[in-house]
Amino acid sequence: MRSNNKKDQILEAALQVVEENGANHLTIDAVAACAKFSKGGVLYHFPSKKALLSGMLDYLIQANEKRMSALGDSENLLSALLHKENLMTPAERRASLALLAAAAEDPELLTPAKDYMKRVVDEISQNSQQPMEALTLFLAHEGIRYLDILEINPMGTKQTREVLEQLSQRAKEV
Amino acid sequence: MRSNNKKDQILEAALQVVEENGANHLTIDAVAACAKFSKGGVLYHFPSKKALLSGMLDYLIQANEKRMSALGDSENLLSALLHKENLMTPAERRASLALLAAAAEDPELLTPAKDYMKRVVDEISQNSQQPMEALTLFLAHEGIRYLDILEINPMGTKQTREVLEQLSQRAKEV
DNA sequence: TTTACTGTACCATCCAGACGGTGTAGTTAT
DNA sequence: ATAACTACACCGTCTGGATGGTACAGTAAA
Repeated sequence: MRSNNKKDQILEAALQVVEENGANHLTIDAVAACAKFSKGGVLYHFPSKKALLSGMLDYLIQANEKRMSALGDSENLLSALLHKENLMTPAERRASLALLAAAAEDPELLTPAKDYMKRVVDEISQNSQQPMEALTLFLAHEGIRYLDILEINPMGTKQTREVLEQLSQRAKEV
Repeated sequence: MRSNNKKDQILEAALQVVEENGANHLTIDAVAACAKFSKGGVLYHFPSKKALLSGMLDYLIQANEKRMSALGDSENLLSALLHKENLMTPAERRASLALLAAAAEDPELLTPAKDYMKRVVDEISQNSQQPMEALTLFLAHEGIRYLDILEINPMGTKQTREVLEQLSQRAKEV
């Protein structure tokens, strides 16, 4: 799994580029420079820009699934998502930028993300006595996530934490 | 305000381009072709691409404010935002794409959007007896909005409507 | 006359992807 | 043992096309 390491290096670099320069300044050259690869080296691992974006999205989805399974499955999915230990780390916030980058390049790339969202929403709906309430909590969490990704979250860190904490509490009762 | 009409024509074309091709295929040439202007004509109204993106964001913010003030101010802001007559039309969904386009090009362009969000959140918090609940409802609405923008909303139209309706009902009691 | 464009031509830069080459570890043939 | 060969991982350059922006001459309406 050495190759995974190298690939991850490149993906991390790509996310950094997006974070620093915006999604449509994500170029293979910039990624190569940031990952200290040559352009050819990046293209060796990801044979096209779309493959790179695709890889970034997979990275995001896998990171999310890892987070959730790490929390143990005694609780339901919603609780896992909203668990306070489960707050989006800076690294994971950055990973979410893959969504932006993919949407900017070609909306079709988001298909895997859509499938993933569907699985999550279905599971949340089915594992709850109050599906509406559960969905609302999930959606509120998504709202915060996107505001953070776009860096237009007007709530300070403290207020954001309070809201997340409250969502988490309520998630235990649905 | 003829010029406004023409400008709006260009902005609508820009949004259409983003919708159809993704945010980083938003080019001045593409906008001109779509709006049936010459490239020079587009650059006459918006002297640079950043100016165009800036204009798109203003357009989005103004559209939002127009929607809300049109609902009368007897109700509070949150109710106005979630009012069922106030569901995001396709046009307004498209307008929200300005956010994506601006984020893709240069995150700094989002500053006005951030300010706007701050005004909205402050007003919602202050005009409610249950600020937390009000915020949650607002955030859930934002969650749906972003899922729709990215076209990864896994809920069907019907389910989405049900959720929005429920948010709207609850908004009346906070 | 000014405003609001059109149309053409042009330039400098950026960028994806192709391509040929390099080093190196391992494998096979002799 | 060693020469020949192969596969992998990667480098660095090149090219053709896209793109943002400029310049300018002309047109049509108010």
